[in-house]
This record gives sequence, structure tokens and C-alpha cells, in this order.
Amino acid sequence: MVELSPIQQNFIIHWGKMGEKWGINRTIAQIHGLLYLSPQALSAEEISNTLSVARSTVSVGLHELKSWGIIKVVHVLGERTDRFEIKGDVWEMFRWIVDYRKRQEMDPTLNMLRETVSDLEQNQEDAHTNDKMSEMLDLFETIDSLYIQTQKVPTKTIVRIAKISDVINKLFKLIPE
Amino acid sequence: MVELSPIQQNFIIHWGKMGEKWGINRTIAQIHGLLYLSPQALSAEEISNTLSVARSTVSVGLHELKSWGIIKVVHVLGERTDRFEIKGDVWEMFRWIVDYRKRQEMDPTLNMLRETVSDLEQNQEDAHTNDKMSEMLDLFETIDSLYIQTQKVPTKTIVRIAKISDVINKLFKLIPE
DNA sequence: CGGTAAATTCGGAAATAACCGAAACAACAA
DNA sequence: TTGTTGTTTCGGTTATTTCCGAATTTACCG
Repeated sequence: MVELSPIQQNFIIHWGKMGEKWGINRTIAQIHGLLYLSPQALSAEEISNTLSVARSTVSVGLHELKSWGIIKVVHVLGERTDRFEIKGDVWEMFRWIVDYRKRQEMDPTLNMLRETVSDLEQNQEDAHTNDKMSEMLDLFETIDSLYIQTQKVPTKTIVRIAKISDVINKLFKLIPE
Repeated sequence: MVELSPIQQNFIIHWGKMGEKWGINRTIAQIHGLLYLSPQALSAEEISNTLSVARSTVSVGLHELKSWGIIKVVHVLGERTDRFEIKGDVWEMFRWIVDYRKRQEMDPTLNMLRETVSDLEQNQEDAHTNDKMSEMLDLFETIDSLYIQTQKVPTKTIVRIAKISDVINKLFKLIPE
């Protein structure tokens, strides 16, 4: 893949834009989009040419994507260059991204809230601050707990259930008041 | 609230940092954090002083927060200045934020994918691109559907259910294979 | 109407992030 | 060891975002 069709270009550009809104570097999102579309593993050089970004930028981007756990390095026998491809299917990918972001963006705040609320038990502040901190901690703890529970469920189970029509309603009706 | 205690400062600083990681302007996140902690509605002027940011920056920030639907303007009888406070409880707030971000960050991509896949039916591309686009559309459609279903459930129902221990597992066991 | 106080807009400065390309480094073959 | 090929690091430049404060607009009073 060196030349991209207009449809492929369009996808990669949108993917980059979406990444930006998510607080992800546009170029990194584009690299990701390109690898997603590519039928075979690509070298950093090919990515650099296809997207017209510096070789070094691609290197940094690939490093980042590796840290999210969503791409893997593959080697072709007799070749020296690293090649990269997307790991798993889109559902796995989605879960890995959520997981990475949860670790980066939620866990530090959860820890801060735990420490703060624990501090407040010793060292009393005004009642209102106390309440607000506890309320927020409760929110974060609950979301965290739901997430950890969900994490244990195999992807295919989630996919299967997600495709049942009106599934949320059905599930909630099964829980007694 | 003009003077902040160290604990309050710490919360607001962390809240700002978390916002940044979420792709939200740090100052806006701080304004939000301040309003969250404040026992009473604050004027833009007070926010400006407390956080040491320009009055105009506060104005823009409040505008943004209003567009998310998570703060409201309140008026004190005989006062001319607008005062602002957080709307609803943390759960409602969380849902509004998710909703806003879903509209901004997911819906445009969903639309792009729908158009692209529809285009591909007419104007055939290679099979691999076809598959990949369809696969990604399927992911987005399913998440969208789950989200829309969830949206219809009242917050208090969700909170009640979320607090049942091991609830996900229990729910999934209730669905037949 | 003015007059006044608050709110917003907007151009440009300041801070931050992204990016390039040269240089350093690593792996390997001859 | 030395040359070759491929990768990463890093300093400096460019692009983007954020922020300030002056100017403008809006709201409301007498």
C-alpha cells in the first residue's frame, strides 16, 4: 500500500480528526487508520511515504501505538525491516484503547480522590467539601467497579449480547427491584 | 469562595490535569472543578479571581460548559451579575459529559462510515477495504445502539443496579446462549 | 434616550505541542 | 572490524492552542 484510493484517504483523514477530538495526536491516529486498512503489515518507511510524514515521526507514533498494545511487530524471513500490523479485531482493539485511556485518564484521579477522602477523615474540612469529594469518589469507584467487572467478560460474549435487540432494557427488567 | 484550602486547590489542579488528558482545555476543567466544589453559585468575576485567569477566559469557559449542558445560570434578586452553578448530581453530570462527547467525537465518524459503506456498495473498491469499513461500521453501530438504549434508562435505575455486587456477571448469566 | 456595569468578542502575544531532519545508535553481514 | 541498513533520539523550527486585555456589545436603570 503506497497509493491510497480516495475512499481510503477519506477514512484516514477522518480517523485523524476523530483522534484529535479524543486528545490523540492526529498523525498517530492516521498511522493507526492506515494500518487498520492495510491488508498486510507495513514498514515504517512505507507509512512515512504514504502519509507524507517524517520517518522519525512515524517511529515515535508506532512506539506510542505499541504502548497501547494495539499493534504488533512482524518480521518477514530474510528481511531486516520491522513491519507493523494491527493486533486482534476491532472489538479487541476498542477494548484495549478504552483500557489504556482508563489507566491514563481515570485511575490517577481515582487515586487522588481516595487519598483526599482518606485525608479528610483525619483532618476535617468543611462539611460541604467533604460531601462533594465523597460523592465524586463514589462515582469514580462505581464506574471503576463496573469497568473491572466488564473486563472479565470475554469479548465474544459482549458482542453476542450487544447484538440482541433492546438488550439493555431486557437485562434491567431481569433485575428485581 | 475566594480562598481555596490546600485540599480544594489540589482537587481543582488534578481536575484540570484530567481534563487535559481528555482533550479538554485545562482552564475550563478547572472552572468546572471550582463550581463543583462551591457551595453556592459563583459569578464570573469570582471565578476569575479565585483561579487567577482573565475575565474573558472565564466567559469563554462558561460558555463552553453551558454548551455541554452541565452548568446553569442563576440570578440573585436585585443583583445584575450572572451566577453559575453545577446542574444536577454527579451521575447526571457524567451522563451529560458522555453524551456531549459522543455527539462530538463519535457521531461524525459514524456518519462518515455509513456514507463510505453505502458508497462502496455502488462503487466497488477492493474486497479488503470493503470488509474493513464494514467491520468498523458494525463496531460503531453496535456501540451507538448500546448507548442509545442506555440513554433511555433513568439515572437512578442505573445507579441502583451499578451498586449490586458482581452485577455484570449476574446480568450476563440471565441471558440465554 | 444617556449612563453604567456586566458580558462577550477578537487580535495578537505567549505557551504548548507537533514535526522535521541530522546525528547517534543498534543490528547484522561480509 | 568495518560497512550497510534500519531505528531512535533530540535540538530547533513550525504550527496550534490557549490566554490576555482592549474594544465592543448587551442589559438595564434612572
